[in-house]
Amino acid sequence: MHIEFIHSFLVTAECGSIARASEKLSLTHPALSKQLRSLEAYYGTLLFRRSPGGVELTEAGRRLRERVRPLYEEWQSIRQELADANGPRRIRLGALPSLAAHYLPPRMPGAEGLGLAIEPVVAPTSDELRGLLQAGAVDAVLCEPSAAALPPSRPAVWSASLFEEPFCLVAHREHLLAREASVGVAQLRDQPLVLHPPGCGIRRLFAGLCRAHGFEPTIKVEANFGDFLLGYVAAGSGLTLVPRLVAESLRHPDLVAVPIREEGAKRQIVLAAARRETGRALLPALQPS
Amino acid sequence: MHIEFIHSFLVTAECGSIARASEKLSLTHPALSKQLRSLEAYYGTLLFRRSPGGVELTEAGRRLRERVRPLYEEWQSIRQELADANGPRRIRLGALPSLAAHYLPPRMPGAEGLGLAIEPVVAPTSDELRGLLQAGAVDAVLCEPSAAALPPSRPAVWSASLFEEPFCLVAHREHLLAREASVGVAQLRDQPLVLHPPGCGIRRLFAGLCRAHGFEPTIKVEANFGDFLLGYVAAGSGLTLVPRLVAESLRHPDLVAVPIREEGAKRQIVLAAARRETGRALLPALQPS
DNA sequence: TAAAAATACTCCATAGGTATTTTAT
DNA sequence: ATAAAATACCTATGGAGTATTTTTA
Repeated sequence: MHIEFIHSFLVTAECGSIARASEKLSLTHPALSKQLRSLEAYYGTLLFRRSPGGVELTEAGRRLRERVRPLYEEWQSIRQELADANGPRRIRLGALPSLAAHYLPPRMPGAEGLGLAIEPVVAPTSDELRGLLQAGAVDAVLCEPSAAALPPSRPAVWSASLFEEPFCLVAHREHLLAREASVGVAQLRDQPLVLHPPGCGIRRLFAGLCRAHGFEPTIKVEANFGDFLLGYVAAGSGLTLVPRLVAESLRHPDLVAVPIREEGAKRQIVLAAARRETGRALLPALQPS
Repeated sequence: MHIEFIHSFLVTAECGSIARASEKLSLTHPALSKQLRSLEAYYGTLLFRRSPGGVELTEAGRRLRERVRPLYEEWQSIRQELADANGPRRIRLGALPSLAAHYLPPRMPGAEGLGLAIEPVVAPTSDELRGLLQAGAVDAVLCEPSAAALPPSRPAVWSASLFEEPFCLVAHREHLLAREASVGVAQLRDQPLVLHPPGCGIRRLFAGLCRAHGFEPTIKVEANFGDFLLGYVAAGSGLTLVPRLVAESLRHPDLVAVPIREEGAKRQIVLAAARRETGRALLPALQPS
C-alpha cells in the first residue's frame, strides 16, 4: 500500500468530494477514485458513501480517519527529521528575470521548509535557460515551454506546467490607452514601443501578433532589463509589455497596466528539470498559490 | 512509498543481512536490495552500511528504525482493527484428506488471528479439488500442482508453491522392509500393496515409478481413505504408501514408516485460488512452519 | 577468494491518464 | 437534467524475477 494514498484519503475526507480533492492533489478524478477503491480493498471496507453531491465518510471511514491522521503526521515528521539531518538540498534553479523577481521570492520560505535550498540563476531568455540546463549549470529552470519541449538534442527529462498569464500593456497614466479596461493588439499600430531585444520571448511573440494583424510594430527603444523598460515608459518614450506578474507589482505612480485581450497574448510558464526527481521535489514548492 | 518497504527495512535491520531477510520476506535478494535502495532515495540518506558480512544500520538508519518501528506497529494495528470490525472473512478451502487432517488444524488459529475463517472442504483427489475450484464451490485449494497448472479450460488465477514432501512406505513392524532406514522402489517388486484407487495422485505416481523400474505393482486392496489403508496394513495384508506428513503422525503401535529414496517419490503441495487476492491473504497463514 | 550485495535485463502489475458511461438527485 | 463518480481502455512507471558481475573483508 502506498502511504500517499493515505494522504489522498485524508484530503478527500476533508473536501467531501473526489473531484475537488483530486485538484488539490494534482490528480485526475479517475486516478483518485482508484486510489480510494484500492484503500477500500486493502481494508476490506467501504470508506466513503458516494452520491452526486460528493462523498461522505462511512462509519469505518471515520474510524480510519481518526486513527490514521496522527499516524500520517508522524510519518511526515519522521521524513522531515531525516531530511533535516542531511542539511538542505541545494538546487540551482534558472529563472526568467520576471519570475526571479516576482514569483520566486514569496516561495523561498516554503521551499526551505521542504528542505530545499534554492539558488536562483537569472537568465534573460528561455533559450539561454535551456542552454544552462543542458550544460548542467542549473538543475532546473522556470521558463517558457519551448525551452522544455523543443530542443531535439537533449530535451529536459522532466517538465510540468505551472501557470499561464496574459501580457499587459504598460503606459504612462496620461496616455490615451491608459484609460481602457483592456486593449486589443490592433490598437497598438503606430504606437511607439519600448521592448526587449529580438531574442526574447515577449518580443518574438508580440512581433508575431502584430504581423498577424497586418502591421510591423514600431520599436523605438530596445532594452534588456524590465526596470529600464519601465523607466523609458515612465519618461513618456512609449509603451511596453509585461507579463501580468510584473504588472501586478508596478509601484511607479505614473504607470498604468492594461491587460491585452487577445487569444495569443499570454505566456506559459513551466518547470523543467534535468532529473525527474529534482522536478518532483521542486514542484510542490513552486506551485502558483 | 510502499509501507511494506518499511517492514522490509525493519526485518533487514533485525537480520543484519539482505539475503537472510529476503528469505524471511519471501523475496529475492535483488528485490529486497532495490526496496532498501528506494527507501534510501526516499529519505535521501544511506540507511545501511554494506559489507560481505552483511549489512549494518548507519546512524540515520538507527534513527529511522527507532521512529518507524512503533509507527509500523500502529499501522498494523489500525488495519487489524478495521479487519476485526468487518468480522472474519469466510474462505472455503478445499484440501486433500491428508492435508485437512494433518496440515490444516495447527494452522487454523493463526488464520483466525489474520481475520480469516477457513471452512475446510475435503475431497479425495487433486482433480476433484480442481473441479470444486472451477465450479466456484471453494475459494481456494490445497493440492498437488496439476490442479493449479494443467487445466486449459479455466486455470486457477493464482497459485503458490507451499512445500514438497517425500512419500514413505508403511509396513507392519514385523515386515522385512520395516527394518530398513529407507527403501528403493525396486524393493517393492512383488510386494502386496494396499493402495488408493487409480484416480488418486499417489496411486498414479507410484504406478509410474514401478513401471519405470520394469514391473507392475501388485495391488491387493484398493481403498479411498487413508485410515482404512493403514488398517489393512496393520492387519498384515500388505504395504502402503503415505506422504511424510501422515507418516509423522502414525500412532498405531504395529506400524512403521520408512522413507522412499527415489527422485520422483515425492509430492508437491500448492495453494491455488480463484482470485489472486484470496491467495495472497491465505498464504501467510498456510506457510509450512 | 568466497560471501554478500549490486547490476543488467526482462516481464508484468498497476498507477495514472483520456474518453466515455453510469448513477442518483 | 446535471453534476459527480465509476468504468473502459491505454500507456508507462517501476517492482519483482533470473542471470551475472562487482565489491570487500
